[in-house]
Amino acid sequence: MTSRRNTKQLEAIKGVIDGAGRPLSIEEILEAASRDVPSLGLRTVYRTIRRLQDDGVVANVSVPGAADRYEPASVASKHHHHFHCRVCDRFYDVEGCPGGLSAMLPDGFELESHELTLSGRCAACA
Amino acid sequence: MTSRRNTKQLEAIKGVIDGAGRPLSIEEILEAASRDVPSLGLRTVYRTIRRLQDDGVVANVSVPGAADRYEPASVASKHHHHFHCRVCDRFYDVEGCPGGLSAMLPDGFELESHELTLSGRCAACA
DNA sequence: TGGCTATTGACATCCCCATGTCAATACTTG
DNA sequence: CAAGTATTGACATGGGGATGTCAATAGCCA
Repeated sequence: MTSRRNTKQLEAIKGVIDGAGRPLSIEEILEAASRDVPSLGLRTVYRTIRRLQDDGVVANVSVPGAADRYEPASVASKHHHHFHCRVCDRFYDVEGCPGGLSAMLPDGFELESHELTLSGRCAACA
Repeated sequence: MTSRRNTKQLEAIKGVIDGAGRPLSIEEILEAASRDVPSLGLRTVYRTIRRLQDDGVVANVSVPGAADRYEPASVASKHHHHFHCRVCDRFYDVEGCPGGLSAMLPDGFELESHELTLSGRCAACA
C-alpha cells in the first residue's frame, strides 16, 4: 500500500495556506513556504498542491485573467467571494453574497453556481 | 497618413460580433466569420479584434479559467453580467446586477468594478 | 486603370503555466 | 540502524493562447 510521508515541505505548504487568510497563488505559496524550507522548489509546490486538492484539503479559486489561487477547503466550503487588488495583485476573501441571482436568468437556464470577483484597491494599497 | 481599409474580413468579423447577441471566443468568431470569408485565418481574427478594441468598437470579457470573449462596446457599456454553460461552453449576457456590493468590503478597501459569472446549463443544453 | 501600401494568412515563435523525468535525498518501518 | 521507497528539485518538455514575420494579395486614390 502506498502511504503519505510527512515532510517539511508538506508541512510548510499546508501551514502557509492555512495561515494566509486569503487565497494564494503558487508563487506566493513558494515564497512564503521558502522561509521554512529554503531549498523548496516550484515543482514541489505544484505537486503538493495537487496532492492536497486530491485529498480534499485544499481548493482552487479560479479567477478571471490570472492563474488559479488556492485556499483551505474548509474556507472554500463556506460560500464566499473574492476581492482582487489591482495594485498588489493579491486576492482577499469577502463575506456575504448578493443572492437572488436565479431571477436574472433567461427562461430555461439552470443555475448551478456563480462566481463574483470584486476589484479595486485593498486597504494597504489605497 | 495611415488609414483604415475596408476589407471583407473586417466587415465579416464586425458583423459576427454585432449579430451574436452574446460574447464570442476567438474560435467562435473565426468559425462564424469564415462563412462569409472562407479563407479567413486565425491570425487575422486576432489582429482585427485587437484593432477593434483599440478603436473602442469591441470590448473584451475576461472570464475565470478561460480565454477572453468579445462583445460590442455598445453592449459592454451597459452594465451587465454573463452566464457560462458548462455543457456547450458558451457565454450569454444576463441583465441585472445584485448591487450593494460595497457593503461586502472590509474597511479601507476601495471598490472599482466587479464581475459576476453565473454557471450552469443554458436552455438549449438543459 | 495603375501604382502604392495596408492587409492578409501560412508559418514560426514566444509566453505563461503546468507537468514529465530521474538521480539524489530523506521519511518510515522492520 | 539499515533498507526500502516516497519525496524532492533541477532540468527539460508540453500545451494553449497570443504575437512576430514576410511574401502575396487586395483596397484605395490619383
